[in-house]
Amino acid sequence: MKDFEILDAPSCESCELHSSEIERTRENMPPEAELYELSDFFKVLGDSTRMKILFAIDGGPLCVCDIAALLGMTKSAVSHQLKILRQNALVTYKKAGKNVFYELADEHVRDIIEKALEHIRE
Amino acid sequence: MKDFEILDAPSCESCELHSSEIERTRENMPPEAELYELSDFFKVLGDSTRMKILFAIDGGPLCVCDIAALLGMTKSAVSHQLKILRQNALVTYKKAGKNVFYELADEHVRDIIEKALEHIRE
DNA sequence: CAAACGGTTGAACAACTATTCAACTATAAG
DNA sequence: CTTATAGTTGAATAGTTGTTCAACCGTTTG
Repeated sequence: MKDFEILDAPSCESCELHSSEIERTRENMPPEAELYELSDFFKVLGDSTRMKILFAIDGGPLCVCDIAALLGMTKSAVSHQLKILRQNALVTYKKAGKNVFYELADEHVRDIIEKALEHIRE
Repeated sequence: MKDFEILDAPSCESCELHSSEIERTRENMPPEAELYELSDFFKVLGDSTRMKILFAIDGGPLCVCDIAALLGMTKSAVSHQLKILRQNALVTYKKAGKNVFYELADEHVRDIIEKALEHIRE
């Protein structure tokens, strides 16, 4: 993806920001790549099925079949979403015979969800 | 939206969860409506344009025109995203003559983004 | 008043995404 | 070995979403 670029009309005349100040403000922002990582991370949390899965396994590891039963969804649908959670390192899994048990990967994620819960409850 | 319902095949036999235990696990989860609020909140943060806007106005209020120039986007595209941020109470705005200045609405949001930044930087 | 500028809005289009379905792998049991 | 169960995967479909474009509103300036 291309970097930010100055438009032909850099800014409105009545506002305080002009080309040089825009440049300065831009430099105070996180690097482009990090902004994408950040929004991608939130995108994973921004789906109700995945959010339900995270809360379901919050009390302890569960196999795919039980998660599916808990959410009232097919194993396939759950497995697809578990894959996304896996790829983004939000869950880990252990195989046990025919079953695969998933659990939360990170205490960090619990914190973020908790803070967001406080926010929407305020 | 319908509540969770038990599937015909409630759970796998080899796993520890059965109908009654699934019920108990479900009761420990936040109410359905709150789960949707939560994922909707993260969905708003899960777009790179909106994330850029939030960081752009993190240093102080900016008008639409300057945000557009800063991000290298049209005013229209920025305005559409600002509307979503407004509707979800992540930004507030003040009119000043021809201009509309947007700023962060909530210290809470800054915290959540900060925590997520720590997470992805780990 | 008329023109210009800042901003918003709705429709249209393209890109993306979640669920379904069917096929498949692997482990366990008869 | 055969069958049944747990889980994964890829393709297809339907729903969602972000940007563009054009038209529009409100304020300011000539």
